[in-house]
Amino acid sequence: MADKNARTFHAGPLRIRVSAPGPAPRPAPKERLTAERIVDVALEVMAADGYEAASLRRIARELGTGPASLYAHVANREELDQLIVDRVAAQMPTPVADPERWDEQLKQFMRDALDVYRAHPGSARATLGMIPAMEGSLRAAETLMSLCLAGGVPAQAAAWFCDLFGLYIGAVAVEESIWVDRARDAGADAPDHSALDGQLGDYFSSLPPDRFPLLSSLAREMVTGDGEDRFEYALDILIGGLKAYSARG
Amino acid sequence: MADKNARTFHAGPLRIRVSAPGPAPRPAPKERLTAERIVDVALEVMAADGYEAASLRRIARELGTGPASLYAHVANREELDQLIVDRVAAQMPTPVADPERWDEQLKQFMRDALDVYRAHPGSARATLGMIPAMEGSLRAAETLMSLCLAGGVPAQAAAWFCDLFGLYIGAVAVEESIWVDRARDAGADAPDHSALDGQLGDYFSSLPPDRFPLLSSLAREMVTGDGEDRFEYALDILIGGLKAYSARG
DNA sequence: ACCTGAACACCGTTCAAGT
DNA sequence: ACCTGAACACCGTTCAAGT
Repeated sequence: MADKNARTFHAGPLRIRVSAPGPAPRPAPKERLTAERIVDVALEVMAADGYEAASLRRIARELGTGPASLYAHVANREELDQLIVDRVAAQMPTPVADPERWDEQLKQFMRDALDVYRAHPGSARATLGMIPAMEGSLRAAETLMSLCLAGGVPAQAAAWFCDLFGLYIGAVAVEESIWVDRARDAGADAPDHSALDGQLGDYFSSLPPDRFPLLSSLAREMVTGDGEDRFEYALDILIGGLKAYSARG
Repeated sequence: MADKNARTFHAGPLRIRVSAPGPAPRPAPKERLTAERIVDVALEVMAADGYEAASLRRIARELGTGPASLYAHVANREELDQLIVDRVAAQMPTPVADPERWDEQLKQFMRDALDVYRAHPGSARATLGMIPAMEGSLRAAETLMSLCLAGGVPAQAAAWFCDLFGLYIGAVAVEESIWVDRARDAGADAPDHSALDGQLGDYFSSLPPDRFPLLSSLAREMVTGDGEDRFEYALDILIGGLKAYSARG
């Protein structure tokens, strides 16, 4: 929608700039300000420089205004966070439930949901403590419910599963985005998991066996597996647990 | 350890203060500064005024110094967060694993872990994105491993369960502390769940049935259950899933 | 109705200077 | 070695004033 602006972010220090020397060489606001444009820019800044960089002041600067101007369209930081999460959640798929393979559909939905967060690094950080009350989050919950019910999961168990799903996916996405931000701060493109796992493995191995008999002897098991392996494991646990719970009433 | 100080926090504006009118009427630092005292005060401020209030500047003020003084004992905000989490994690119990009732022990450990976070509101906020590398967190991981292995859970599944446990408990504790902070900001002692659930139930009921057939018809199921009910449900899902996973190799 | 500059009350971190 | 004041480069939010 306002993606024309995207190219100008992070263009590095401008070499040539024909304008009088003055305090703020920022572009004049061409288009009218809207909540949509504010969310666009928030997502762009988050993707470029991480969650913490996407402050109201920074967003205003990118839009060529002062921070006070945003308050005509967004009540406060919290409301902006809600709009961001809603925009992202709206991109999650809405499969039609098939009772023959609801469990695989449910797993796939969770993979897709995580990938949507990954495509907007940092957005998940606004997720925790938020009531899913806007369009996008409601659609995701409706989808989740339809898949669970297609599998014969009791309504109450399905409803609570939405909660558990949100908490778990949110936590994974938040954690990943913290790692991504840290890597960027360190000048890397992405976190170097294998290097880190090696170090961590050595550390666990070196723990005193009398006080940490299991961690020191099972150091390898503690550190093996990247994000994907651990996520697939968690999916098995969650869906297996859901089936067992449903089966025994 | 430095709990003598606790009483002076939040004592409200002091009525009587015998000192020359000056810029900063703060108490002189009697004791030497240590990392322990800094963590003490951080936990006290978080408990009194919420996570966001526990800034390095605020902690320094409570200790009667300037913010720069803290840097002799704590490298930065991130290291302080690690110390806080470690202090809290160290309070988690260390039951001796009993193969006859490992599953109930595991559940109880998770309940206890959540209660420890609850006793230090806000501390969980520092948990996400943190590698559990200090004493307290390692002890918790060791305990978790011992309970899983006592139940015949394969080592790899047990190791990954530690990860899943940390993510889930952390997310629940973070979410709860956000609600507590919000309630305090609104002047209440604790969040009023029943009032909120009523409103939210009405909201779900009022959703357009053509686009949200399940959420609108199952509004009651969506909102029933307090934190405890939902947590017990999640425990059943996680432990049931772990058993199913272990059983089928 | 929408936008603005300036101000208020905050942050984390650094650094030269003191003891 | 430990502590300090002052400064730097930031925050979110408010408010009177402009159009």
